[in-house]
Amino acid sequence: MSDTKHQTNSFIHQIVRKDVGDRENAKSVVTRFPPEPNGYLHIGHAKSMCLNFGIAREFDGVCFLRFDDTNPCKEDEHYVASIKADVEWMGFSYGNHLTHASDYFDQLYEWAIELIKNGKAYVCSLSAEDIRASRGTLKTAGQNSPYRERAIEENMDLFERMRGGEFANGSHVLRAKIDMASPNMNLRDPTLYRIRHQNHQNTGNRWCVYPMYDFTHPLSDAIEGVTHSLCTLEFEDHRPLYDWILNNVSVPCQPQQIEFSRLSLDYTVMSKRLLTSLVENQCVAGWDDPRMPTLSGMRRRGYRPESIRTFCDRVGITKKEQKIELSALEACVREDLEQIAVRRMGVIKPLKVVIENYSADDCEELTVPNHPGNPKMGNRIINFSNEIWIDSDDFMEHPSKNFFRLSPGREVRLRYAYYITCIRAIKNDSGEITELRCRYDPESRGGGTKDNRKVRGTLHWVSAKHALSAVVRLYGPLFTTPDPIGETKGDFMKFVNADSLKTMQNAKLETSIEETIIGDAFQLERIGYFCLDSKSSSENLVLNQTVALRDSKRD
RNA sequence: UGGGGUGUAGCCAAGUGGUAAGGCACCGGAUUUUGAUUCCGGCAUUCCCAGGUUCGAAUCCUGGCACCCCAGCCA
Repeated sequence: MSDTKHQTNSFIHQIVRKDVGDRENAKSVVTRFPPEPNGYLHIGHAKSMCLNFGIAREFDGVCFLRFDDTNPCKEDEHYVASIKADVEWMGFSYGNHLTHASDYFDQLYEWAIELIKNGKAYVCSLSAEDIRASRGTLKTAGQNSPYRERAIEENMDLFERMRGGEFANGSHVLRAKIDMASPNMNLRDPTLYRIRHQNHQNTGNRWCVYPMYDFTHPLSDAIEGVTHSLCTLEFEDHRPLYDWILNNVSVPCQPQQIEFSRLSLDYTVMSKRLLTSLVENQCVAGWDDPRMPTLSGMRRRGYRPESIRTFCDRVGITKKEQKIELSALEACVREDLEQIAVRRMGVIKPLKVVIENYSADDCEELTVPNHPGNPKMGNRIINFSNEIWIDSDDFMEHPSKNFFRLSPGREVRLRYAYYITCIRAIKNDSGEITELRCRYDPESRGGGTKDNRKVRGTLHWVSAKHALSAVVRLYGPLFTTPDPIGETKGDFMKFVNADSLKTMQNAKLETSIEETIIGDAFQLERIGYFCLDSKSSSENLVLNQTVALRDSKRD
């Protein structure tokens, strides 16, 4: 992990550097990555992970992985497992710094009592609707709750009975006593605890009152000794409340909250709610569908954590909203795979080619490099025979001006094999080309000739009698518009791209793909980078296209 | 004049009073047995706008404008 060179100079890094440098005995840096276990992690979370774990590493501190599990109605153990797997896959280690907000429920409860005893919190018995109605609006002050001046003893009694399970959901809440006229809505006596008769994935049935995020987060940070609590911009308005909690409870230290902007990517959505609806409406096959911006989806698609880290590093950390073009991500993926992916040949839309002057009884083995730019990656053997497949896109009966692949009368090179010249195209009754008849030049074995004559096009190919059959999945953007939220004013389903998955049922691959392990990246030359799908098997080969090669063809 | 933020190229982003880094994208050109890769070159007389301060302003001041967030017993 040495690919963080842009992020290291973000405004947050500068703050941290200054804070650490200012101290005589430089206090160590502590950060935390606090996902709520109510969904899968996506690339926006990756940005936060890179920041939090990256800062900890750079300043020789620690980063906690803390599950922010304060709402048992939405959370599930199943998500905890997937989040841990994703964090580890990204290459970040939390060691024994794996915690839950729910680990601190006892301490939090005590601190709530401390607030009550100091007259800074009260039990409010208004209904949710009445609380909303009395909160005021953005431009007008709210009204004090009639329960605001309850006696401390009464508050203590009620709160203990709330915890004891005497009351129904929604009948009472604990509120901070701050200022119902504050221009900051978060300070208008925010709710601290609510009653939820609900089993919790971590604490079981021990509790029926659960603390709110605004109460839990600063205190969990303080308990863990977090020095820099890094969160996204929408929490900026919460910072005064974050600080109020820390200033009014006897905490061991004073963490500092700093906000940065969320990441968004063109042609996709990043909110858990919208991703969930894509899954539920079966627009995709699941959270790990390779079209999803989730880490599990990207992993299944063949992205490696290296590229995601490079990407996060390149976009940087700022307070300006990021709307990143897909090409920026894809460039990172290609850059990574270009180095490490072995080369193979495969044909996605097969067109039969019969080489008339090559004996049908003959067959030869050609030794070819796994990576033409890196001899250390070794060689493999491919088979050549008189019948081969080429991609139908590589033939044009009436070539356009810039087309320099195969067409009648033209000579091209079969990569690593021979030069062939097309004699004629055979068509079926409906006029579709079904087969090409060609002749090869025996002098061109390996793909070159002594006379050094120029051959403009080089084609990938697969020997028909040796080919493996496979299903190849090609992926396009999930949406037809770069900004499905902004553009559609809510009805983003209308812009789901019906063509985002193209399944090529009859692909032909060279046999060495059989040795490929699921998850291993390879390049199908002239097409793109691929990997075997997690559900692929040797009887039923399924390839996922990770990303296409750049293509500057101008036909 | 509710409050809180943000404006540097098509998309990101450095820049912190001394004369606009870098990446992606795009456009040229070289090399190439992948129309890939690689390599070279081009791409903001100007930083949301208008005034002001200064020898000098993207950076400081004043006044505008645009966009984002906030009225969960969600996080």
